[in-house]
Order: sequence, then structure tokens, then C-alpha cells
Amino acid sequence: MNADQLIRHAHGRVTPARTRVLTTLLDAERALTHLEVAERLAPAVALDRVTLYRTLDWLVEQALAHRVAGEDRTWRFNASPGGAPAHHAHFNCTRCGQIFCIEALTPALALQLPPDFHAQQIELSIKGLCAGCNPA
Amino acid sequence: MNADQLIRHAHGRVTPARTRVLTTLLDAERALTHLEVAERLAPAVALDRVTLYRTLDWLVEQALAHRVAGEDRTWRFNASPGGAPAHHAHFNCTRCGQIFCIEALTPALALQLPPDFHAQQIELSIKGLCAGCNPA
DNA sequence: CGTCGATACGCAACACGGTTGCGAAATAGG
DNA sequence: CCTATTTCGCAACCGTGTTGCGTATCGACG
Repeated sequence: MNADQLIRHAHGRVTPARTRVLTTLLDAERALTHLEVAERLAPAVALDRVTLYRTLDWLVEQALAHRVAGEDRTWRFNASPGGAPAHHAHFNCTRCGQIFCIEALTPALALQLPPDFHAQQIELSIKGLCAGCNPA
Repeated sequence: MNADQLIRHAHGRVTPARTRVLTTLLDAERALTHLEVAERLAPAVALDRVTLYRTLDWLVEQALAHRVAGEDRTWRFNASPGGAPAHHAHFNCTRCGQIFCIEALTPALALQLPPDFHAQQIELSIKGLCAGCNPA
């Protein structure tokens, strides 16, 4: 299923902005910041900053992408063609700041929360060095 | 060990700003934003915004406090009198945004990372409703 | 294929958290 | 008390993200 089909399936208008942004996210091997998205489609299309934000928000709203809050206080976006998995793990590189989604990780946790605390979602964040930054 | 002693122990000058900020963090039951710290010591001392940021940074540098990145992209600070524990869990309230540190939680994880990825620190983030926001 | 209403886009301005530079004030040691 | 060094406060700045509004575009229908 390509970008246009996904957009149409979400009952949204197919516009160059949406097509290009979603395609970029689908092609990305990791979560991208708005700036990285802009850079990746810069030569072909020059999107307005606001349009890009709104497009990304729309994709998240339609569950075609999901948002990750990084350590540097910038949102990163990731395509989620099959819908977002409930328990998600992220690898956070402490050197370059890139965020990778780690699939196939089931944290079997025995949680004891303080009384009257109610857990909805569990997110596991692993900090370390990614392949590109690993000196070994 | 009180605030002044901790500061002196870190070979830093004992100033009203540091004393009050560290005392505030030590008294806090959860991680505080810079704004919350400012509000808590507002009636007594009115610190400059920059001074507060620098003081908090200094405390983090001296390992007297640690920083948590919340979902709203603002730093929250927590006193860590005994040094920062390596594996730390945070409870993140999805309604009021408050962050609580959960101690005594050892995530026994069988991690399989992609090749050449090197994990340094594992952070577990639990999202849900805190006691104050829990309708039950 | 042309028209029209709903929607998306682009521009400008704004909001907010956080940072930097620099001169003035306060600290700690002699 | 005096002085060197550190810290404070002010002002200005930066980047991410948001809002309002007029204009352009999509796509449905005739």
C-alpha cells in the first residue's frame, strides 16, 4: 500500500504535501524530525513550515504515523502503516540524537505502582549508541 | 544531609539561589519544571529565570539532581541525594503531565538490539493517570 | 469539462522554553 | 577589611511549535 492509497483510505484529500511527506516517512529507516523531513523533500518540493507541521499532525491523527518525544524536546515522526503497536520500544542514540523504533520487544513487567495510579501505556526507552555512532 | 551541606560537599559556593532551589527539589514529591520551582520559592525569593536555569544545570552537573524530558518537551528536575540510579522508571500522567519517579522497579529485559547497537541506559516510562487524576 | 463548496496551503505573527553575553553584585579566602 | 573569582540579573536572542486569516487547490457534481 503506497502513500496515496493510505491517504485515500483515511478519507483525506490527496495533496502533494501529504503524498510526499508520507512517502518520506515510509522510506525512512528511523524517526524523523520536521526539519529532517523538510530536508529530505527539499530539492523536489519546498513546503511551508506550517504546512509540514499540519501535515504531520494530520498523519498522526489518522494513525498513519506516530509521534515520539526525544530528549532534545523535538517531535520525531514515524510512519506506522499497520497501525501503532500498543507497547513500543525506542532506541535513543545519546550521541547523534536519532531515534529508532525497536520492534519485537515484549517487556514482561511486574509493576507495582503507588496506590490509585493507573497505567495506560508503557514505553521503553533505551539510551545508548547507534550503529553509526558506535566506535567498535 | 541538607541542601547547604550537599552544595558544600560538591565544592560549590553556597548562595541563596542554590540553597533554596535544592531545598525545594529535596522537599518535592515529584519532578518539577523550572516554572514550578519558581512558583514554590516565589513568596520568599524571586529568582531570575536565567539564574534558575543555570542553578538547575549546575545541580545536574554536580549529580545533585537529574533531568527528565517529559512529553510536553519541558525539562523536569528531581533531587537525587544518593546519586542517580542507573535504571530509572518514570510515571507520566497523561492528564496533568506530572512526572513521578518510581523506585524499586527492576525491568528484567531480554533485549535483542540490532547489530552494532550498544545500550547504555534503560529508561522505562509508564503513561497513565496519577492518583490525583484517577477518577476511581 | 466547467462550476462550486469544503479543505488545505502559505504567509505573518505569535507563544513558549531555553540559551548566550556581559556588566554588576556577592561569596569565600587571606 | 580587601580582593579574586564566581554567580546573578538584565537584555537580547534562538528554535520549535502554534494560531489567524486570506488565497489556492482538490474533487464532487452537473
